Amino acid sequence: MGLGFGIRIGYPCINNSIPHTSPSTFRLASYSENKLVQTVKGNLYHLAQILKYNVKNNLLFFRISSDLIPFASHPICKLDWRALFQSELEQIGDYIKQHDIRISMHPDQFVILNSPNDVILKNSINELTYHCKILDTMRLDATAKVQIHVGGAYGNKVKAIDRFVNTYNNDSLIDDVIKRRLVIENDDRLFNIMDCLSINKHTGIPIVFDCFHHELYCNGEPLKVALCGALLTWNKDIDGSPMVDYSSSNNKAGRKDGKSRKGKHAETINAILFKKFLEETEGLDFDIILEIKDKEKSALKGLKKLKEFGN
DNA sequence: AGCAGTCAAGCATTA
DNA sequence: TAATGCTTGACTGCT
Repeated sequence: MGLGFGIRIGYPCINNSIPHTSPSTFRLASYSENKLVQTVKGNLYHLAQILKYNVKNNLLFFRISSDLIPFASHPICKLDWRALFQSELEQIGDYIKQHDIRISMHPDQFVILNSPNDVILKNSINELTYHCKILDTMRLDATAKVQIHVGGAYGNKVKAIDRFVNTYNNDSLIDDVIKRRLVIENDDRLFNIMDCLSINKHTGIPIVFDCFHHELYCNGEPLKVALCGALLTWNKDIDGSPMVDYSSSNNKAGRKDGKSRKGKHAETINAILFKKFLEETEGLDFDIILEIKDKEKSALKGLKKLKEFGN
């Protein structure tokens, strides 16, 4: 149970070391089925390339971009992409399983399960269904997660939390396809780790602990206390090892506007802070996504630190 | 080729 | 009232 054995390190969505592998998309105005098919083909090919790079470099956690299939949940998309790309998705899934790669996806800010607006809720559920179907078609087990934030506060956090819980617990709204993968993450200004834990109590939903958000917004709980709270919400046999997002602040000095860039992610990993984080959390098991702008470069540095620390 | 405006979607904050 | 930031980047049309 020494540190460094269980921990997998990864990064989100983009690899800048391999040319042209950013997931590509296009404008709704220029939508055509042919364009979609060509784009998805390219995206799947590049995803496979990135995963190979990751395995070669021992980066065994990856967040797959929501742009893998552009407009998949938009009404304009009539393409049966599951059928069309089943074999490519299965092959990628096989590779993921073969190398024990941890996978997550992170739909963007438009997915809001506690919205009082039925249309927004419906669109959100469609978007979640799309994400889960990708992972299902890859035949990944329930350790592949789809992570979202709690949503909006709408001026009343207690009611907003209640609405999340009620929606989540309503089986006619959220089915098991989504439930087996959905996890929530503490955000940087509305719903902190205590709020997430309270939602967990009423839903059982696992919590991704975001260290950086916790630093920006919490009730003063020490890092380790908050982190342990989140870790306990994961059922290891089903959900796998808990997921943690790590970043630090972008404190580039001497910006013209003189503003603090507090909410921004760092350009590159601060090795000293990351080492401190590893020291503080020694003995705990989880997988880490490094949400840092230079992506795989920082992930490699982080991995190096982790290995030094384990020795 | 390079530039600037713009991009499906929501919410909260700031100017 | 409008712009900005969020995982922010990259598509697009214009020069």
